[in-house]
Amino acid sequence: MEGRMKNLQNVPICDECILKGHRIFKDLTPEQLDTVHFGKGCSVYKRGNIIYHEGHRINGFYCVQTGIMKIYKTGIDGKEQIIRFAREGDIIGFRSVLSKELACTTAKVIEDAVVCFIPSENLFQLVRENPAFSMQLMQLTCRELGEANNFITDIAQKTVRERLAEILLILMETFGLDAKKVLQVSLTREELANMVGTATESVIRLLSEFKNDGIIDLHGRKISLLDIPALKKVSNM
Amino acid sequence: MEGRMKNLQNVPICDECILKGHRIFKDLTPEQLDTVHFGKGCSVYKRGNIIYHEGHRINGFYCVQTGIMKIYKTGIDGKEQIIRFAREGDIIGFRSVLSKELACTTAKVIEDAVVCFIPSENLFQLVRENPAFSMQLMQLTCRELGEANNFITDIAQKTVRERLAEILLILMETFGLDAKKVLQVSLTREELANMVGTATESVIRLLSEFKNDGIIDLHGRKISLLDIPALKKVSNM
DNA sequence: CGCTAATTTGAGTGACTTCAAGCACAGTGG
DNA sequence: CCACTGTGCTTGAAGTCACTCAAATTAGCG
Repeated sequence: MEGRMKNLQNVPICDECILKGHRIFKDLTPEQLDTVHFGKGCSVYKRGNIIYHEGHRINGFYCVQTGIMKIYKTGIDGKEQIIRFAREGDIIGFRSVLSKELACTTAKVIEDAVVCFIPSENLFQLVRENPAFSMQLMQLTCRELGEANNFITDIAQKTVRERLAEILLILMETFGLDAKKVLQVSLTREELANMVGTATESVIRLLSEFKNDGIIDLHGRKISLLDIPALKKVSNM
Repeated sequence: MEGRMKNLQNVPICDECILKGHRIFKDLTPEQLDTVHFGKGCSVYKRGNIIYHEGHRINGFYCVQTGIMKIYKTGIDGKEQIIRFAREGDIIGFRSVLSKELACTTAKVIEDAVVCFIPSENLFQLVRENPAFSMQLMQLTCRELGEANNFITDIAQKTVRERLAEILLILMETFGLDAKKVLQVSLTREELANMVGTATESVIRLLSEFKNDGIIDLHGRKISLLDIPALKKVSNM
């Protein structure tokens, strides 16, 4: 009863979510949308909260309403490797659900978030009933796979300097800049390092260099991308 | 007419392929199997031949009957980054078909191969008609995505030495050993380097070291994995 | 044809350089 | 005050370059 109340209360927000959500849900019939609505549950997560844990079974996937989270794997000595970020409209955790494996990544909140949970059973039902939806989902995973392949090539062949420049550009793509060209996401130097696949100190030094070269500007965690063509050049794209 | 003859002629072989092929086709109805049979075309490729080319549009996917090919991306200065290998029973090229993007990798034959081509239209039709098939396909891509994530973490965090040891173990998983513990795939040092993401010379030096340590044995391109537990230890798994 | 000669390709070594990791420590600011 | 940022210094891993050697291909040519 309590649960139902909660769901009802959240429907208006999630309505938006489902409509925007990666256009993944755009091919659902009204009835199918209702099923998703009825089955889901929304939760609020604070910075630092973990949505799902590497190595655990997850029995559904998540649709991000608001907030930002990092999706990472834990490698040697517990060092995080950030695979990607998720933000408004992204869906996370579906890889493990579909492949019926344990979660191979952890999702941790970086900026306070509202996230919907949709049980596996509903996902499987949609796949069974709606080929257009399956197609959307496949396209999503295939695009992610393509990006993963790019990332592998970059990390294997580029220098740390090139990769850092590239990551800054990717973050720009994902989170955008404000009027003052400030990246609209706040990451620690360590988190940047865990994306680039390098040491925190290296990130700090290279960011300083970029700043000295007038390519970026730094104010704490606020990074302004002043000269994007120069960044592209450094990133060797 | 010529085409039909060719297909008929190849049906017996492909029958096998479709039955074995990653169990991807296991949920097809007899009629659907027939459609695939009728639409496909088989070709023989020699070592060095390219099956599809990075950046090109491909209008179908491939099912490997026999032979081995490397799937790679071209990075800085034309340096190859091998993403994975494909062998008997694997399907390749479907990522680009499903995501409707250009091919992001190249597939080049390492050992003479027989490969079937199945047009996109047939693939899309199967996705439309057969949810169980869609599910299989999704599971395949999701598993690949999981592996890609692992690879990213390894390449970002492990040393070249650790990665080389790991790659040898992965090659063992994929291609097996013979009675004399010889890896059943023949790669140049450069190809090994392009998997590990390092310089050819580094691979040569490290292989010598492994040999001196009694972990492996070398006879040209034949690599014997003498001490697998030791390899696992070096690979830091 | 058949049999060298010439060229290419891959494996391997050594010397040198450089990038980036690691450590220690000093600010700094929420 | 503790996590985060920043700096200097050192060391080591791995990349680069230059070269040799062996095997495999291809060309040349009587």
